[in-house]
Amino acid sequence: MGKGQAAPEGAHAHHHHHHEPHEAEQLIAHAEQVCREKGLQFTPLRRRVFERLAASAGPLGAYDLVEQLGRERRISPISVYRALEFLMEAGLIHRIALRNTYLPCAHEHGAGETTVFLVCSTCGNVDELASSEIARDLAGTAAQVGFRPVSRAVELEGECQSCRESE
Amino acid sequence: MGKGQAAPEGAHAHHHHHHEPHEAEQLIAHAEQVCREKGLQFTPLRRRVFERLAASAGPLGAYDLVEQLGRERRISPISVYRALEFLMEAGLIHRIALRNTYLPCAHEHGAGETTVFLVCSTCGNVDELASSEIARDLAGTAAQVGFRPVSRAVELEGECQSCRESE
DNA sequence: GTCCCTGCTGTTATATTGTAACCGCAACGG
DNA sequence: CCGTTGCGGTTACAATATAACAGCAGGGAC
Repeated sequence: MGKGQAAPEGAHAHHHHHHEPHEAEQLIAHAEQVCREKGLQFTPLRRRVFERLAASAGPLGAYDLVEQLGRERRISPISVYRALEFLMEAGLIHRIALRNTYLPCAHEHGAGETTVFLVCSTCGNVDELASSEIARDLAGTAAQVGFRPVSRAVELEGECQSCRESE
Repeated sequence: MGKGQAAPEGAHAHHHHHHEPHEAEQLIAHAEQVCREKGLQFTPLRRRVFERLAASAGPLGAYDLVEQLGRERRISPISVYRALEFLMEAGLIHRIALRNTYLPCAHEHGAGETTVFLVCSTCGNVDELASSEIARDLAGTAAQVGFRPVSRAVELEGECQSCRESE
């Protein structure tokens, strides 16, 4: 199918387009460091998956990665999914549940913050913001009924500013 | 696969288990009324899909519905998906993005409220709460970057009270 | 060294979830 | 009668995700 950015290059105003080579390198360096610190193995496969995500202008589906990595040598879906699972557990990438896509994590995630994803229906870009108010309110909401949250998916679908401006 | 409630019957404490016949009837009556008011067609197929969701103790996957409705006469997935789409647009059911499942809407949805879904990893039940604080915070978060939200998915995964109490 | 265990990845096959395209039919208004 | 519209049936298929098993490299116990 190809979910990788239908977005036209050119009209970018935001910090969260991880496609310039420099940003990608930073992300990768950061991932390396995180793995070193946590004693996790940033293997070649995992690195290649992460690199592709870091280099992409937007979130990618698992099969986008299968295709992109398969240019050189065939890689099976399951391998990609295993790498994605590892990267998610390491806190290096996120999954967008609304789209079944993945993207590199753009923030350090403070304990008291909830990440909010803004998914543009037009250009496909995803913006990632952190909010402690929402974290607090969600915790309160869960507490009302004795629910103990383990993970969160807070995703808004709509139209981003640049798409709105160019109607 | 069968996502319909692995939960043991018996240990229920909450208002959001739509399985007692009475609650199911209420939901259906409400759905009928909504459709009448909005001039939408609550056809037999749509009704049967909705009835199954209303009668279920927890959210159901599309193929659960295919199977359940197919007992009498074979129904194709696409038909079920069409009915689900209709019901979602009518605001009668919700989709849980984390699980690819569907459940009847348990609230009237005020304009200034965001619905929060609490998905129990253990029993599979989903609790649905509304929060105006979260609605406000999400609107503020989106406004920060000029994003215009159209739809929202706010889902917490974790352990519900009754599962936690029975470890 | 040899043995075993663990973690990572490959291979094959399959399950699960979701759509496309096309058709017939009933209802409704002209 | 006739066209249009909305609904749902049928067939086929696309897209997403996982199961089960095998090999292999590295490290520690002995």
